[in-house]
Amino acid sequence: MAEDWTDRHVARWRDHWLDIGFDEDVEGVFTRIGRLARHLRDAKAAALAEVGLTDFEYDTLHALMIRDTPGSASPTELAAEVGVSGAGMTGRLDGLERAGWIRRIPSVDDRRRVIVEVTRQGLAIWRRAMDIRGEAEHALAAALTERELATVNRLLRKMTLRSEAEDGGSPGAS
Amino acid sequence: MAEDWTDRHVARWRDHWLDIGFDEDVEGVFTRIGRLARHLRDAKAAALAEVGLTDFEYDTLHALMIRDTPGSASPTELAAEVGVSGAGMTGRLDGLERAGWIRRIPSVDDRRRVIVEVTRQGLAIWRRAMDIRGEAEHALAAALTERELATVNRLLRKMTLRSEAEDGGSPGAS
DNA sequence: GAAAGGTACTTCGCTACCTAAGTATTTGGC
DNA sequence: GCCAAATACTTAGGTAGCGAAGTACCTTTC
Repeated sequence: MAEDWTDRHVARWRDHWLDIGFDEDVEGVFTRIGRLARHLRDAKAAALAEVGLTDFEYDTLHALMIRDTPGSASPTELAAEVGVSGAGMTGRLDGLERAGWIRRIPSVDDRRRVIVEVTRQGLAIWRRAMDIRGEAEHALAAALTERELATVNRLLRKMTLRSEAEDGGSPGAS
Repeated sequence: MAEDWTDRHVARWRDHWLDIGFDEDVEGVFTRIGRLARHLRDAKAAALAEVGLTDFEYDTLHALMIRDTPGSASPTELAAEVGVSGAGMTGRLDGLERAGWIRRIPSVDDRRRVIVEVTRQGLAIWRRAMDIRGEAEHALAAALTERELATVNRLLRKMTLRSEAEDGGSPGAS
């Protein structure tokens, strides 16, 4: 097996910082998770640019569409789901509304509330983004056999369960 | 095995978006990688705050220390290693210099260059951060046996190798 | 039924970041 | 040896994000 950036990183560590001491598999796993996350973010941003969406616009639309009530949510719910502050979500929705991909509708039941609804155009661009999305994921996933992929998935679940237990609730994003 | 956020996410998908179609293991693996990366970032930021460092200050000092020439680098090299722009690195170094953790020394060989050097205080706070760092990592890693951890590490390497081949060079960070 | 407190969203001031342009210096071609 | 191009870093202008304060509304309590 060829060596990747992380192998070189760990080797350098071993040479220069022997006295600090660390577990090579722990360091390796989390360094690689960080680097994969970065790669996916960059690859996704490049792919989305083709249909005219930024990464965070896509994430926001996506959060709106993958809910139990697809295409409709409150700003607060969306903020929690994508993991930004309420103020941050206001900014995102401003942009999406200006672009015509969502609508803000005042709630009649509770006039403090606002209902965010995807528009026809918003749905269309999301579907288009969905079609090209996952290419980067599949390109990377193809490095593993189906069996290996299932194994990684199972073992990562063990860690996410642990992390979600630590966090308490389920402050989530895709 | 209990279900995590990602399982619920995938299940919701299955219900509402049958027509789009996706591979559950691919979706699961990359959703979990993203969520683990987010958890680690947040946990690390919380831990670092205890010693008085922000996440990006730590990353910059860390990049400076894990090089082949620990404690000394050029701004451009550091920028490439942590994955920010040159301008971004200028801003980070301004802050670190103001705090007294690094020094900028004009190069005599090439007067366009600047040499960034860690100070005694910078080294001290980095060592302190190192001592508390990794707690979140080990807490999550403890969800797996040593054998499982080694397996995940090996399979993730397959994917990072693929991703680095796509990127071409090795534009790296820890 | 009015005051007190909680909730939902937005506005404001600030920070980190990016791209692009600017400054200073070195390198390469003729 | 001199001008053009490349390189290294900084400055300038703009964007997305955060926390905290602000506004409007609902709910509870007495």
